[in-house]
Amino acid sequence: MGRSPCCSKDGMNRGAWTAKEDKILIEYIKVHGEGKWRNLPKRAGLKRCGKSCRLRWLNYLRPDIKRANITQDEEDLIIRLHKLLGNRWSLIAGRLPGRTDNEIKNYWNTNIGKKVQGHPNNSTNQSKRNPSQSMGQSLFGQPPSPTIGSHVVRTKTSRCTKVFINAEPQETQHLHNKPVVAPLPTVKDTVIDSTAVISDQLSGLPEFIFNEDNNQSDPMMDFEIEKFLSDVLDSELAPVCEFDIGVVKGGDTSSNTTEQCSYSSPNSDQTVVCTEDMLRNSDLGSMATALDPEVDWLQDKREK
DNA sequence: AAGATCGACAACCGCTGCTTT
DNA sequence: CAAAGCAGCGGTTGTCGATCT
Repeated sequence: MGRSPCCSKDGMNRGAWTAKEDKILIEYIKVHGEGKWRNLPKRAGLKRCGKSCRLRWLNYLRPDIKRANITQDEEDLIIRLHKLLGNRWSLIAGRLPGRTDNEIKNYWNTNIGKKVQGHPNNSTNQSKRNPSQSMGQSLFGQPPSPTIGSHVVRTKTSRCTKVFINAEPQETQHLHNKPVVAPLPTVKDTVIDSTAVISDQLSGLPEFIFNEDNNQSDPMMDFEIEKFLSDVLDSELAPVCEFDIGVVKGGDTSSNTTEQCSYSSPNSDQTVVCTEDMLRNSDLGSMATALDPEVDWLQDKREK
C-alpha cells in the first residue's frame, strides 16, 4: 500500500523549536484544541510538519508537563512498570502524571538502563545484548520463572482485545474451596464472580473492564488485558504481584504467536500462565486461584 | 586554552494499527 | 474489501553543554 509522506520537507523548519514557534503552537491549540495535526501547521502558520507539532506539544508545551527532575519514587515506579510492561513507554508514562513517554524513555536510557544493565539476571540487560530476544523469544520454549525475577520481554506492541470464548458450560470452579459459579459459560462470568469472592475479603481489588455491550449470549467479547493489568496495578495487590505479558510462539516449528499473561506469586511457588486458549476455555479460575496467597498475605498484614 | 569525549534530552524517522473513504 | 489517511508509538539520531585530557 503506497502512502504519501507525512509531510513535505520542502520549506519546512527542522531542528529545535524557537520561542516564537512555541507561542504560535500554544495559541493555536488554546483556541482550536489538540488533534488534526496534519492540518495544524498550515492553519497555524507554522513551517513544521504535523508530527513535529504534535511531538512538541505532547512532550514539551502541554501545560500539565512536569519539568522537575524525576524523583526516587517516580524512578521506582518506572522500574516496576518497566518490569511489567517492557519498553512500552507510553503506557508507563500514562501512570506517571506530568511525565511523557519521551522523557521516561530518555531517562531510562540514560539513567535506569545503565543501573539495571549492571545487574545480573536482568531481562533488560539481556535485551540490550541481544535485542532480537526482546520480541518474546526468551519466553519461547520455556515457561515463565515462578520467582519474582520473571520479567517482560516483549518490546513490540501487540494487542489482545478480542478473545473468542467457548460458550459451552463448564464444570464448577472453586476459589477458596467455595463454589464460584456454576456453570461457567463465559470468561466474563468467571472473572466477575471470582473477583466477587475475593472482594468479599479484600477491598480495592481491580475492576475488570469489559465491553458493556457484551452479554452472556455473545461469544465475542472484549478482554482488555492491558486494562486488566493496569487495574491490578491500582489494586492492593500491586505491592506483591508480578505479572508478565508476553507474545510467545506456539512451538519450535510454528510461526503462530499468541498473547499470554503470566502471574507469578511471590508467596507461593505457583505460576499461572493465562493464554488465549485459557481464556477461550474460561480457565481464569486458575488465575484467580493464584491470587489466593496474596489475599492471605494481605489479610495477615491487615490483622497485624 | 583547545580539542575530545560524554551525558542528557529534544527531535526525527519509520513503522503499525485504526479509521475513513 | 482494499486503499488511503491519520495518529501514535518506540527506536534512533542530532545537538548542545559539561567534563576530561
